[in-house]
Amino acid sequence: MLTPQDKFRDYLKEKGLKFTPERETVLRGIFSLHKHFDVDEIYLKVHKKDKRLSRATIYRTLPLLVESGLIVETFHCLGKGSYEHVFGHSHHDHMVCIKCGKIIEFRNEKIEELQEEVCKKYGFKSIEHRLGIKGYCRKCSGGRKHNL
Amino acid sequence: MLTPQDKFRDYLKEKGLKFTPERETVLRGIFSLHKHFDVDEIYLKVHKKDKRLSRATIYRTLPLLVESGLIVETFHCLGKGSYEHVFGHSHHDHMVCIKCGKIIEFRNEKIEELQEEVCKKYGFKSIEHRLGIKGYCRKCSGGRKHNL
DNA sequence: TTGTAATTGAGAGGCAATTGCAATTATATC
DNA sequence: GATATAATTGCAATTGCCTCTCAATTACAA
Repeated sequence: MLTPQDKFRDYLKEKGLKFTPERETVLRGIFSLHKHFDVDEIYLKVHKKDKRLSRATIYRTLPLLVESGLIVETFHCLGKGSYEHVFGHSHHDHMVCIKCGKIIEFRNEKIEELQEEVCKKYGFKSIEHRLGIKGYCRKCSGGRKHNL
Repeated sequence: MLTPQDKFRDYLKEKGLKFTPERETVLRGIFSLHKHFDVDEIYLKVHKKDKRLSRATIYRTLPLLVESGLIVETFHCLGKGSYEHVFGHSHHDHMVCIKCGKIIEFRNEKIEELQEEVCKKYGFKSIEHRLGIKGYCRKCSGGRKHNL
């Protein structure tokens, strides 16, 4: 079974790049979290392991991880980019609760198909898509009037 | 027929805010464009009318226009937020060509329905959603291999 | 072991967006 | 109309995310 490490190493090798301890630390940090993350979360996590590892390295490593297909960018919120790892996970879309921040992941095969259909209609070659629904989760909309 | 001006004025009044010449100028600037825009485009446009109108005012006005339902934020691209006006337009989704920047708008009723279905399933009260597909438009994918 | 090209941390810098402040101005009330 | 007052403005400084530069370091191949 291919691990994220293997996959990343292969990708780097193919590109003539190096599999450095720093990059491995970042990768491990990301895959030890099991949820969406932003740069700062990773920085704090990784900083415990290696006090010298800088934010710059994280910013430089993330695009490589995206390119290698291990993580993807998700929604951009509050001025910050946000990512999630996709290795071993299949594609899905998101609902984000604008009150409590809860994230619900879902996948609807029919929607995926319809998207492809639409693309075909416009002669559009889709590479990636992102569907995000903002609103209130069950708990936050319960009973009350919402006051957006 | 209610104009954007009317709607904005009503909204401001309701909130106890003022319908200033600056706000009207920004509004006019936005509605004189018939496409997606970012803050700078509006600034340049509006600046011709009123040399003193500052970026700060635009940044302060946009959230009011969003709140009043006249415009919406769309995708966040190249580190900048992007908006479009929705007054008189119906909801639609986007395809963005990552080569030439072309934007294709589309609306698929079935996708909209399925989204609502999914929300219901999770007890989620949706307020707004955004579907963006990135890829290559007809012209940019034509013949060539794409090399993302 | 050695050469070399990639990588690193640190800090400077870029840029979108926000904010504090003193002056200005729209609106309600007289 | 005139007046009071609370919102609004432009400006400039600032914040915060992210990128870049550069000299020193390091992984990897020969």
